[in-house]
Amino acid sequence: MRIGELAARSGVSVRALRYYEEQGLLDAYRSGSGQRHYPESAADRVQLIQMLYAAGLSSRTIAELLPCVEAKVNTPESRARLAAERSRIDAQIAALTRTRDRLDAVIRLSGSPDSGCMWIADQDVAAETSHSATP
Amino acid sequence: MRIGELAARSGVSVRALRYYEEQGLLDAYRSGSGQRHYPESAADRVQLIQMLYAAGLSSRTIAELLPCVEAKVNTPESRARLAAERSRIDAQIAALTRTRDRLDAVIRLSGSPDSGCMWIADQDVAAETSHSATP
DNA sequence: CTAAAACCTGACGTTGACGTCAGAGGCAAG
DNA sequence: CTTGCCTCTGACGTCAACGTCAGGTTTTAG
Repeated sequence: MRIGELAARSGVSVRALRYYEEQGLLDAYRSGSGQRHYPESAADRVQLIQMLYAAGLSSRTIAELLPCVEAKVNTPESRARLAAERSRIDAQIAALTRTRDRLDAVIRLSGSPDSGCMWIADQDVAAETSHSATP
Repeated sequence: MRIGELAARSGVSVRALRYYEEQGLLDAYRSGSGQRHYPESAADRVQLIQMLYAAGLSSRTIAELLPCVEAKVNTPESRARLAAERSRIDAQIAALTRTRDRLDAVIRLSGSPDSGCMWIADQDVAAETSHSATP
């Protein structure tokens, strides 16, 4: 398929796809006239790239992790890299969970009569939140 | 306390604090000579701002939520706003959890003998991940 | 009192992931 | 063949959250 269709299928812009190629995240076969052609699998690849972007990884980091797909690089370094990014994401989830719980506490007090919507200290959050999990 | 000490305590730069003030996120008493002075509570405030930044909120959004602190704005709009951001964060946590699980699957296969480190399809991830929670 | 350290405003620089525009070429339909 | 849409490269624009520098005032240590 050509770039427009891939863009439509994967929900990203044509410009973004060219940018991904420029960053070494996505390669395309070129027809004689220079037009890009992608296999079906490219859509999945783009989804994965989007996931990693959404997880806060830079294109450089993604480029360092993705070779794991094409080549059979399974070195100690690549595994360490994967583990490092995994734990980064884990920490990010934990931080987001704390933030969400804090917002929850505010929302709960916002519903109560006179509170006037005050921000809550951490111990209050801990006391009020026994339902959503922070492992 | 003055801006340098607040920066040291809260772990952000002096420039960032001035930027927060510029964005209406943080106010300071000015001494006659124009220097900023902050109460102790400012450190907590800065921590909160950092939390919300880390959760992907823009300074404009934070500025719209923070008045909830000072004034007693507890309108339906403010509560809707809080709820909206809360669910945004929730969705973000869910997406990050999926990404983490996918990385986990890759890491697990990366440890097995010949696999050559392949990326995994979603059903494989679902099949392999019965331990980490995705509520 | 003086020098160093901290603070002020104002303004320009940086970075990443694209958006957008210009100008030129390619491709299927009528 | 030509019309209309798609694609190409190349280059400049954008936006947010600061970094950094300049040039001047204030506070503090000795």
